[in-house]
Amino acid sequence: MYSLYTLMYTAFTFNVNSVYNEPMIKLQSNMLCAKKAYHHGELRESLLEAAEALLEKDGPAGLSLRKVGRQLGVTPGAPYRHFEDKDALLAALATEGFQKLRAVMLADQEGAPDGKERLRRAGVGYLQFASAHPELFRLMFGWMPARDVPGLCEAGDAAFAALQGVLEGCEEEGLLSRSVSEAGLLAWSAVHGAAFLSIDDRLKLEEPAPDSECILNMMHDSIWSGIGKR
Amino acid sequence: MYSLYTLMYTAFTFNVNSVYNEPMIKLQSNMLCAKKAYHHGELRESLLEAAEALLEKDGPAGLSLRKVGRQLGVTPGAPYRHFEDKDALLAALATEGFQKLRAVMLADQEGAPDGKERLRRAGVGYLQFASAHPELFRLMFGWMPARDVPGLCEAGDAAFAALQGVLEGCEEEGLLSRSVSEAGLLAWSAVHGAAFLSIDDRLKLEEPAPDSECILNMMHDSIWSGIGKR
DNA sequence: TGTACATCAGTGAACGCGCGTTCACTGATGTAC
DNA sequence: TGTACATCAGTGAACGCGCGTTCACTGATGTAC
Repeated sequence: MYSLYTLMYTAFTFNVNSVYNEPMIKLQSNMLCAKKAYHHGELRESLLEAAEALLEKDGPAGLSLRKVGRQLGVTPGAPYRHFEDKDALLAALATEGFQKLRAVMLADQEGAPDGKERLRRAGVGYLQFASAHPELFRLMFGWMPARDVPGLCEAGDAAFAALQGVLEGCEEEGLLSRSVSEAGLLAWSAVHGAAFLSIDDRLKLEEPAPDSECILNMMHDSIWSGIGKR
Repeated sequence: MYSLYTLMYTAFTFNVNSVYNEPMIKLQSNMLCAKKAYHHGELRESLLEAAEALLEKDGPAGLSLRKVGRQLGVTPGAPYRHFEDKDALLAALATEGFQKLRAVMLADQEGAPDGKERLRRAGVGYLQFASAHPELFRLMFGWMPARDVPGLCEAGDAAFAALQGVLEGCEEEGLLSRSVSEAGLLAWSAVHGAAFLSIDDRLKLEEPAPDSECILNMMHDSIWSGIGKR
């Protein structure tokens, strides 16, 4: 005869292998008030998620491996099964951040009528990302890991390359009045600066504070006058 | 008869009151190998200086009141005579930073032929400040004190007001194609963004990396095409 | 000019805290037979 | 299908550390007389 415990585990295993790959373990333990599962199942992902949440809530000074573990109901040693040390977690966070930033810049490119509009959309994505994850954004751009981490730099470069790609498109359409690199310097600086000023709440524009798209729109024509043909 | 000790103190007092207000105490103790002075004399200023140096060397995570005290040869309690707590020191650092930033933007305005050139010079100052004090610059813009600190916000606003003033000058000269606030949004964002990207070393422009003035010059025409009349 | 004394700046020892990290361990998993 | 066993993920206790902050103290300063 199977013990209750074994049955639970069977159920759990079935669930994670099923089409819904949400971990059902919390539900199970709520339902049965049973002993908590020994294996978490998706600890690495959960650590990253919880770490980002904590980072956004308490800032970089308030983020500790122990707190993250505590939040997931896991002992202080557990994260070390998945990350060499704290820096490795932070680096993974930043790397994922750059990937998301790139994705969000490129998310809405389809169906834009021309390069100018594609540039605008990429900029809106950039600003939206920053205001959705302000502390992560600061980590990505401010923090330097002690040893270097494979993939981090590449992810950062890839995010910039997305912008670069949009501008190259503009150039091919004959829209630019300057070189791609000059245009990139202005466009990236302007959007990056606006992102920082906006998350620092230093842009005293209107009341209530305009959203990311609004802010970008306010700059877009000026940027375009700076780099596009008239 | 005076003791050697009293004589030293007399000498010291004389020196700090003289036209050179460099503290001579280190010199004195070197010369005589005498007992170290009990009163530091300028501890508040020294704490701020040492804190900034430490901040630039080790980043915000490496800055502790104890370290700063240690560096000045002073016990861990001493800083509390001058700052309520660590946050108060950081706030003072940031406030001074904003004052310096404002000063450096306005330092070179005399003798500029027109508004466009004044704007360029203010921008160069901004970038130079950021690259001379990258960690302080990050602190000024990224860090938020727990309780609010009189003077900090004002200092930040005053720095922005300096830029605003330059742009108002441009408008009076009839040089702007946009409102002062739109022009300010673009100009400040662009310069602020370039400052951050440059201290993060994300601007892969040339080898060796161009200096602040160079970077700003590369952007200035684009910015001006964006906000100035042609 | 010299003396007494209130004020103030720094001492030094102590506090409790949360942190990152290590390590011998144990419970669960999944594979070979 | 059932069993033995190697692998692996998490446990829990412990470590040493540096930190921010407090406090009773003392040495130096500068002022009133």
